[in-house]
Amino acid sequence: MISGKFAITIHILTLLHQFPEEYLSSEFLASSMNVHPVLVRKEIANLKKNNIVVSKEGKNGGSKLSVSAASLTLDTIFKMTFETVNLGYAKNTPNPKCPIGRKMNEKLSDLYDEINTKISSELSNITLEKFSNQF
Amino acid sequence: MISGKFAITIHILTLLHQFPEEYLSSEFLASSMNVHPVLVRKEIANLKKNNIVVSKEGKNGGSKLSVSAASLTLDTIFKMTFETVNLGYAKNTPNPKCPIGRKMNEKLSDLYDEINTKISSELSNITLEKFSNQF
DNA sequence: TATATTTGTAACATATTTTATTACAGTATG
DNA sequence: CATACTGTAATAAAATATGTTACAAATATA
Repeated sequence: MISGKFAITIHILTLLHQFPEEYLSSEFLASSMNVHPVLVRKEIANLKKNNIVVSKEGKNGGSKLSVSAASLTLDTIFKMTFETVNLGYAKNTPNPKCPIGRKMNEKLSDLYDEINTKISSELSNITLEKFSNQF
Repeated sequence: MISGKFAITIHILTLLHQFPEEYLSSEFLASSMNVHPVLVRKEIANLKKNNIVVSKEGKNGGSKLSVSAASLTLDTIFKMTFETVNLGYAKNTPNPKCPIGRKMNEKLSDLYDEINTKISSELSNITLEKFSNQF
């Protein structure tokens, strides 16, 4: 099971980019992706923490992009919504008495680090503008 | 939550490579990674289906590599243990009435396809032998 | 200023997925 | 023939993700 944070965040940003002049409500955004508005607000909280959107409370409130879509790359979103991508660990606690088990997580981590670097470099070539303009 | 299939399978293969002449039991393998032997047997079933290991039932039975560790790359394991790696979908059913929502999963899929290709090409440079010789 | 609407957030409930456990038939070894 | 394995299904438990409810605080606008 992979949390939909990345997808939800990309979806939010795409919508915000498509309606650049308006403050879009979490309910409107949620209805496009068919998830609960509270989930949307949680991801928006994360986007705000990273200074990517601004929100306005109260009536006619909502959220709006606060950076240019041409300068925001998907790599940033990737790093915001994943600790790291990994392909899993057998367990956090392999047997320390086994010389292989003892070092397995470390070696898997090294491997996953390489993969993350690749993904990041791939995503750093895709701006929100470019992604959004596919629609 | 990411299933540990990849990690468990790599762990199994590393142990099999370290003890190339022996049939290793699922209990021995499981004790190195501290998971349940039945989980190990399930991954071994997958490895057998892909003709990477052979097993012997009965007393003193267990599993053994049936391919050379130098010719097996981690890419093969990746493809065996993941449908695809993806960064998640907001939901399988975004709102079809929304022109953005309607096409989102398709565009995310395209993106994830690119990422998978990168990961595969990265992993195809790492043989089991190379990985295992780190220990 | 009162009302309606929206964010922000916490607390809890439900659903889904992963992992563990139990059970037992089948098979090879000695 | 007893023992020690695999193979596999069925079920239980644990972990995680998602949904829901609730409500305080903020703000537009009637």
